[in-house]
Amino acid sequence: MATVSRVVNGNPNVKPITRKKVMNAIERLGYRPNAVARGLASKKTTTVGVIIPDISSLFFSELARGIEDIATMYKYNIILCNSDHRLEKELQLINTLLEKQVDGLLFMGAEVKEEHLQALATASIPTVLAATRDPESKLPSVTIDHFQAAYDATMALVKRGHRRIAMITAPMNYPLEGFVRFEGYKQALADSNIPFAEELVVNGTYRYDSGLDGMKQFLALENPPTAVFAASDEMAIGAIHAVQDAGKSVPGDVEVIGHDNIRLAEMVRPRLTTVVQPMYDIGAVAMRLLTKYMNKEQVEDHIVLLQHRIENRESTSFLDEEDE
Amino acid sequence: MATVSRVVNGNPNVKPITRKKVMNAIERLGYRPNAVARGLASKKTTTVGVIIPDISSLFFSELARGIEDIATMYKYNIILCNSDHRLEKELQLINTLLEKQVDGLLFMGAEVKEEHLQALATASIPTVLAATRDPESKLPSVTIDHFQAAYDATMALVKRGHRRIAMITAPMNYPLEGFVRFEGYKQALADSNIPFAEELVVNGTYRYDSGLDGMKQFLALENPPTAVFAASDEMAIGAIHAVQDAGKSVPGDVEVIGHDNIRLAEMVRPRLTTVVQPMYDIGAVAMRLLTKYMNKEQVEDHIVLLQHRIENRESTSFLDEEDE
DNA sequence: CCCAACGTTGCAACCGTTTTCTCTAGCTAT
DNA sequence: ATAGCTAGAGAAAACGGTTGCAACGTTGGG
Repeated sequence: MATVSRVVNGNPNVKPITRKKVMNAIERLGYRPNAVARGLASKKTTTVGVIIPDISSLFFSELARGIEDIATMYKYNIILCNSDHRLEKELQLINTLLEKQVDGLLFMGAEVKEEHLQALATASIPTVLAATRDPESKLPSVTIDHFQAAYDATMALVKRGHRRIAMITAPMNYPLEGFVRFEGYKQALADSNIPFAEELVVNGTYRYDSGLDGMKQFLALENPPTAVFAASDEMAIGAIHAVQDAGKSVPGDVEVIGHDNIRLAEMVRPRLTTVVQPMYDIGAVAMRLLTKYMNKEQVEDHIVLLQHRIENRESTSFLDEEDE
Repeated sequence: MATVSRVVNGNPNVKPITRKKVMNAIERLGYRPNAVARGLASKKTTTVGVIIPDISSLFFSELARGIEDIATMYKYNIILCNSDHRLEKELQLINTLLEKQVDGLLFMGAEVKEEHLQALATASIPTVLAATRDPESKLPSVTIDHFQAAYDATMALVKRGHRRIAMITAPMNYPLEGFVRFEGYKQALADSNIPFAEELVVNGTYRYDSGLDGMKQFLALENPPTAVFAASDEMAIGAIHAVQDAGKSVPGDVEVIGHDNIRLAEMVRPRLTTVVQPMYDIGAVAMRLLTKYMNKEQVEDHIVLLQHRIENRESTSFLDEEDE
């Protein structure tokens, strides 16, 4: 048994001849090692827990794919759990995953609270945040610079000469995606000497409908915006349709810029100009980072910021490179 | 220890007083049961393996959500693996999941071959196919009637008076989604005395681009189709855009019907008429079925066919109810 | 030629539960 | 009062591996 274990695990202290004999026996008997027993004995399960708000969302499923690809590369499996952004479910999932002795944890969710940190502290397994951060940056995380991204998006509209720039925000109780992006928007306005106008902001839910409704609300204004920055692509597309439904054109009458660059952005007309957030890469890098922690490798940067950029498509007007 | 086990598992052979004492101790010591050890001893892991072609696809991520919701409901966790439709990877994943001692397996993939059945036979754990079937229907499965769905979609176009009806198929090496749907299309033509025309069929890849390209090809015909049935919504949307890019209108010049009803179908203009395949339900029902097998409950129907229907939106012309 | 060192193998303890079986104490029935 | 039960709790044997350590046979150097 011990020798079989060594063979299976590639331990070098086995004579090649013995190794071959064992291999043959394994083949002949159809022996399949029991990962659970192995996990108990070795205290390693080669499994990581992934807590994700909603796998059916275009954003998170892309992220999950990045996670899974890298996990596979490093021979880990993934236990995937949907949290629906509900705190209580998140905490319960952390607990369940710890019970299952996962080697590491990947957490996605809008907000990381003290409760999360406490729950995680009850076991000392490596945890990485993907597409989110905790307030005090205690946990390693992989994100983009949301403030800068929103700032850049707004600025892109300013550069096109707009003064009436609206924003459809993400839910404002999401610190990073809601609040910080909104701050970026405001800062860009301030830096451009454009007065902030309350009526040019609506709070969205991330969903298509809220973009549609938000834009309708803007269009009903006596002095409607000429450009809109939406905090998600779905909302941006909703906004475009609201404009079109009103008999106006994008980008002719209103220019629209979205956020994330989900695949959808290329599959609508006009195609959507958007802030590209590298979802796949965030997942992949987060998982890679996690493997380092699980291997107890030294890590230089706990907080990694990935690059964002603006992909110009037809929902905004053409702008000469030099103007940017 | 034995008593603790009984308390944790809700075994009734424990005096209430003892139970309370144990509970207190658990609380006080922050004891967390080790699911791996439990799995070894009980031979149950409360984990099921899910093999899915690509979680980042709109179709499968919706399905996965259905699976996960029901799994959670029955206290199972999910190990999720992407196969990319690659046979070798599928087989390897089956093996890995069996090593991990999953209690059941949920398989998605275009084709189920003899190799799959053999790999599964090496361990006798319940397996359910979701959105696919094996040729001899040996394994339990949850799908819709693909032949009928394609037939209905084509007929819907026939009823609108079309005689030049094109089809953009799914990959033809996918038996169910490719071949069977194509058969449904042909049968509908035959039943309507419409001659089958080779040039009105292109093989798609499921992707947006292949719909776009396929439609371009049709439009270049000297006698182009007046209606198109695409085997996926993405391709249908691609087709619509090809029509629009050619300066024609949908549904004015060409009517388009898609397949699946992914969320995207409602987020384009014109909104897409499509065959709704209840992805979430397929996942949910498949998982529910699997729980029955895992509990060794008696199951009446191994093969379950879910209902499909056609959702009429603006990519097809209005048709009086009575005509249908 | 002998002994030390090394490479290889097997033994046995251990991982943290579940589960069966045994044992004890307290009851009931006679 | 005593035999017979029963409920509850503990002891111990799995579960199927990993791993430290002892034992063993070789080999090479002195």
